Amino acid sequence: MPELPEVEVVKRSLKSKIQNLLIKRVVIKDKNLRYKIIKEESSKLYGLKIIKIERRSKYLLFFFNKPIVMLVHLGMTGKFFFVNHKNKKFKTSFYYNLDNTKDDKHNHVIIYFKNDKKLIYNDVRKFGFIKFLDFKNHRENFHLKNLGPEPLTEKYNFKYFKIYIERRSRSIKDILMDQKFVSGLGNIYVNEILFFSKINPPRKVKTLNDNEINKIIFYSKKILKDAIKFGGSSIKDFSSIDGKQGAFQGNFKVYGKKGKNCSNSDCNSFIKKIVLSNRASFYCPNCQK
DNA sequence: AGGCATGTTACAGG
DNA sequence: ACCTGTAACATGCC
Repeated sequence: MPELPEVEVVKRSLKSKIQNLLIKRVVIKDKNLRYKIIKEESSKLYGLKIIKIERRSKYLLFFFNKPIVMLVHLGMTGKFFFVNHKNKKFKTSFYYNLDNTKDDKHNHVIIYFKNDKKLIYNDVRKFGFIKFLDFKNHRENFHLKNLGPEPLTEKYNFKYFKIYIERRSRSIKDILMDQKFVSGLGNIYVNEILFFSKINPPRKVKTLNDNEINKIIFYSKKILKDAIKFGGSSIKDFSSIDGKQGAFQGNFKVYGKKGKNCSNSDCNSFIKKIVLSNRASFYCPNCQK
């Protein structure tokens, strides 16, 4: 589920629910996520208050009233559920139907708060992780250290782009997916960005002209901002009647649209699917050159 | 049964 | 030391 817009929506939702709550205890039901969760480290959170939550790329950082940082990555299927004292479940991300109880077996970590509310980390495929870092040098952690600029900041601009691709031989799709170049984009949004920019995904970056570079930057920012506005994308749970899940998947032009008509009104082509660097790539052979 | 899935990274080779 | 491509991780769905 989670690329930058989804993680941003999760962050905002978490903020409104758990900021300033006091932690009573942490229960680890399955420590075998992508990295083993160390129980002694998680128990350092007892009695602490969550004072701030940040997003960097697709990572979430939780800060406390002690110099500890909880670093979370949702992987492919990680999500948070918030449960209040009346045992009512609330989604902190809007991506999955919580009434599906078979999901409960993938609840891996539960944070209990003083007022009997709790936060559940659930992850079907367990590609996500939770780590505890020292505040002092948490920015130097290898997950965070080599991340490229945030796409929604001024640092992701024409000059940066141009210099970075100078000596590279890779495809534009590959480069946009590379978190060292720009951090937070994933397969879905890169496909969409290249459609709007009218660029064929396997195009080598060296062949891009200035106008095309500017279009890619512009649409990167536009699509991410729009997706955040729509509450992110939910591609797994189309049938849910809950109106609160992310809605941006309704705006997809190419992702998952193999064989469908190109959405440009003056085009009669069909969307194609190819595999690039082990990932599905969707594009219109007529519009994307 | 086999292929595919929103992500990251260890590794091998240039 | 840097750049690039491939495979692997765990689980469920079509």
